[in-house]
Amino acid sequence: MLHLDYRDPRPIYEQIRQEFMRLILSGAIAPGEKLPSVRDLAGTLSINPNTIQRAYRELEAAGYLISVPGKGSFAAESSPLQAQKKQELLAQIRSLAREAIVLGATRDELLAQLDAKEEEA
Amino acid sequence: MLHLDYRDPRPIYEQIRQEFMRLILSGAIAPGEKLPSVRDLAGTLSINPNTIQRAYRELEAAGYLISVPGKGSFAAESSPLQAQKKQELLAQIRSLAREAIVLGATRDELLAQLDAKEEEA
Amino acid sequence: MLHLDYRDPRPIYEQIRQEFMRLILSGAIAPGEKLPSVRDLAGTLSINPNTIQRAYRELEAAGYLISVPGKGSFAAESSPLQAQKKQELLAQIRSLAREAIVLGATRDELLAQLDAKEEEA
Amino acid sequence: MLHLDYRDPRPIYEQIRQEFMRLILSGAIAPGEKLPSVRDLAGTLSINPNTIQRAYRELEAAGYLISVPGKGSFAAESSPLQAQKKQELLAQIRSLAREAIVLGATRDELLAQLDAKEEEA
DNA sequence: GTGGTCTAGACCACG
DNA sequence: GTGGTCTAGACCACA
Repeated sequence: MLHLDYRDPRPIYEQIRQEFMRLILSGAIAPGEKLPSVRDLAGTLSINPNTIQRAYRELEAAGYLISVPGKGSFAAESSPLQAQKKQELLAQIRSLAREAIVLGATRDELLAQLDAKEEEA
Repeated sequence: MLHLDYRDPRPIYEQIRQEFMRLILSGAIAPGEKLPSVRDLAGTLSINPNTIQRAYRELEAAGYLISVPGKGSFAAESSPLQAQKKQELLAQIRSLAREAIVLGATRDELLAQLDAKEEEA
Repeated sequence: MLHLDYRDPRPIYEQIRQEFMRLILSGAIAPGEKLPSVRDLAGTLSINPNTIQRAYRELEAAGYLISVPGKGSFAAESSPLQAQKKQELLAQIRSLAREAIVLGATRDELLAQLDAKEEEA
Repeated sequence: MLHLDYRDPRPIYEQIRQEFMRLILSGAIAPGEKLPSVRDLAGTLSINPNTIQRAYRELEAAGYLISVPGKGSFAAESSPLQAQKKQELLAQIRSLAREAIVLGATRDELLAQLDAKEEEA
């Protein structure tokens, strides 16, 4: 179900976090749906429960899921739609880019951030 | 030149550090300008050289000045606050861009944000 | 009563789950009202009882219904969304209150926030 | 310097986080000042470096400090003043309390959150 | 040296 | 069983 890439420069917990964020925002995981337990998912992916825990903790801090001790973790009710969230992110990038330009950032420096995904591994 | 207040709860080295930070950020001390030597300043202020040393050490760690052994200490070339802030902004942009890409944003969409200057709110 | 779409990428159990969630939240299914039995609904919709079972299981985990072995499944007494949301708010208040206390807020200051109703913006 | 209480129901990392937050907001730790390294502090407090790391990570996420790999952790430039931050928190509490009341929370329930500091240990 | 990630495994409180 | 905290210790990249 979840796909991990150990050659990916992103930490494991980050890959998991983004994957779940995508699944929840896209609706593939419905609001209120139970997510795999920390231990189960750790077993399935053959990684340490702490790593799952960290991904879940950050998802909870960001409002994407709710963890209930003793019961499990559930996708949050009414998370923003994927398209909405994407537009939000783009708007924030636009705003930050303007600020950076004021502080002397060049267009090349800005472009470098966009490409800094796989090349700088 | 430097104003110390012994009733101030902040330690002396901290007052010195903040004072120099303020002077450098405001431009009162120009980029590259030589700062008073540790011993000179200690004599002028009638305090222990170690106190000055600590203030200088933290200023260097934070990038406000550069110490050259045998030559002295110099205000950093570009205002570190500005440079630091710019780097922070770039890092945030990088992070947000990655998130947006996970949510399906194209490179073109991202580029559009960088070019959006003043035309649109 | 329930509308299933086999072209929908969401699994059937998920469609059922969301449909019931919607019905319960909207009040179309009243608190305490009996839901169709797993076997009845499976027959009506011509699908596998396990599929219904899973939808009901997740609805119960999320607090939308209560299954009483031998009697059936019933919509939860109070809208779980409302109750859940209220609990979330209380938890946030608790957390913020602790932070405020760390920063020196007095109990009286906190109490003042609770009593501030509509008088002040 | 930092004081830990193992009878305190708050997790260790939380005590550390709040303590540093208080020190930074009060100005006791000045903007830009270097904080003790993860390993040093762990040694001093006789706890695991991971626990310090978590506290620092959350402080960085909240904007109170900046961690620079290879260099150290530094208090953020220009953090909000303690009084400002406290007022912010109080305003948020007021806002959340109103919402909770709309959802049926009683005054007693709200009060319980304020007292839920030491008594429910 | 620094911060950061990850593993392995223990323990707790809650249901 | 669940999530959550903490320890001990390894490894990495960076400077």
